[in-house]
Amino acid sequence: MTKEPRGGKTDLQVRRPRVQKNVTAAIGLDICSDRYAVGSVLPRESDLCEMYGVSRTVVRESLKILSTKGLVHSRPRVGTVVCEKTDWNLLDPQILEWMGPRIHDLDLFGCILETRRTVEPVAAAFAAERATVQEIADLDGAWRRMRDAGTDIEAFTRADVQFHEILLKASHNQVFRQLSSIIHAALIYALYRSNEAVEDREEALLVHRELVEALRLRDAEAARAASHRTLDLAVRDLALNGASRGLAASSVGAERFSPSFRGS
Amino acid sequence: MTKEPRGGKTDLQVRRPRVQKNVTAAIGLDICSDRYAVGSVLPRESDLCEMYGVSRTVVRESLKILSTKGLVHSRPRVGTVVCEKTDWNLLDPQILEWMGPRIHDLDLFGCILETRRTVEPVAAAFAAERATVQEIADLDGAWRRMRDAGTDIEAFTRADVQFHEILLKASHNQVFRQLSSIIHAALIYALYRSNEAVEDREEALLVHRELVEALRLRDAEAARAASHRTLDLAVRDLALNGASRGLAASSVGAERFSPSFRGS
DNA sequence: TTTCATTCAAAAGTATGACTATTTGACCCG
DNA sequence: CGGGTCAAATAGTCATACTTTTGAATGAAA
Repeated sequence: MTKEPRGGKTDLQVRRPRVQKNVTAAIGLDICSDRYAVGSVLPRESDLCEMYGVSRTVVRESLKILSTKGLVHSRPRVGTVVCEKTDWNLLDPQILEWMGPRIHDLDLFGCILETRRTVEPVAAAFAAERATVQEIADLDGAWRRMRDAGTDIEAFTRADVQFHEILLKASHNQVFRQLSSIIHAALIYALYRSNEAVEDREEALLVHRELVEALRLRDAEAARAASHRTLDLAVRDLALNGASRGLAASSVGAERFSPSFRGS
Repeated sequence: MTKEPRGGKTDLQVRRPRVQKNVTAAIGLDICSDRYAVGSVLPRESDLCEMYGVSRTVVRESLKILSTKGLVHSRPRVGTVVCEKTDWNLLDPQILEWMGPRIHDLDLFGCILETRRTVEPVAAAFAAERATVQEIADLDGAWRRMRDAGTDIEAFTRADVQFHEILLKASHNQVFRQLSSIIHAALIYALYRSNEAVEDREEALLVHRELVEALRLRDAEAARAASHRTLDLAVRDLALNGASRGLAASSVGAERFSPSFRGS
């Protein structure tokens, strides 16, 4: 009832770093990992405050973010409940990150691949007609980075992601561009299942090159075809060695932000 | 500067209704209407509190929501700035609502149409293979509601929106399903530009019927073709009478939530 | 026993004030 | 004139108190 601003530990360590992102990610991760089941109600705000050692302000704003992403829904007297997965905003990059290898559940990975096969060839055709010279140059730059990645498979994937993001951007369709997030997620997690053989990357380089050239020649049909071949390659890779492998990507989701991390 | 919890009007009307949604919508609308320009910094939190007559808690949580939607970005000392339009989450239903007739700016309407023409025929083909009998029945129900709408063009549009949402759902591709929001927005705003002639609706009814029948026969190719015809019709309508007409949808965005609405 | 209205309590929603951390820009020193 | 330091401005965090909403328990009436 008096003041006592920091509850006894005023002596040392009175720092309050920015913890919002951590709390949000922790709760979001718990939801996307099914640690909080769909339909269940998660601890009340005051309990979450204790669990993570933060104020109610932070907890509430975190829940607000998750609510905006469609993960939870709050109501007085009842609490904050986890929404149906059909309400989740699956195009949200953070949700995809929190789901980690679990994007294979619910056939999400397959859905993403279908979407890519539907959209990317069309985007390539549009890009052939609309891309600026700068965008084509950027695309070429991404291709060079893929070529020069050598044995660094992670750098190769990073450049690959950029390649496809630039392509979507070059389609000059703002809705297509919003799909970058799922392509990003798909490629990142495909990385762990893809064939690391050099000859496969050589083939990928080849079709990507054809795509760039088609854009340069403003040949929409060639671009569409090249994009199709790109995706066929990805599908083949996945079909070849994906099914047998286990999920080796458990380390991707970043370390968990355990409750009471600010213990001392 | 003393206590005075409710600024003098403590006597009566000390109610604090749920006002967060209103504040969020007000600021969001101001941003989407370019009243706050891209790159500009909006009033600081304490000023927004005064403007809307709410506490900082509400303002902060509202800004948090807008931040999650990619509309703004907050940084200490600098304030809350409006993000580039390329960062906006254009698939967010609320943003589309706040943009209102302004979806015609930035060619967004055209982008949406392109996306529909790319995705919907594929979704229809998938639906022909995967839809449950219940989903086909629902689709048929939506079609009946279109048929029975009579002269009520709004009811017709509402049923039309439902039709296409059910179709996307029936494709059993979760990513496609996320695109419902843009179709919703497109149809709602196309409503105000579309031809109200009866014969046009008759034709629309016909092709929608063909689509339902194709699904019933599990004929993917026929479904794809019918979906294409549906969209061709929409495009033709828009091209015929859309261009000449002005934007008659100014009343759609709902009334503005003006600052200090809680004046008394 | 069933059904309806009343009351109660639990949870989120709002308000307020104080303090902290971060960052920018200006000022000062070399 | 350049670079480093300091101070002010603003979002971020904390703590507490209060209000509104709403489900459930309670009790009365049919």
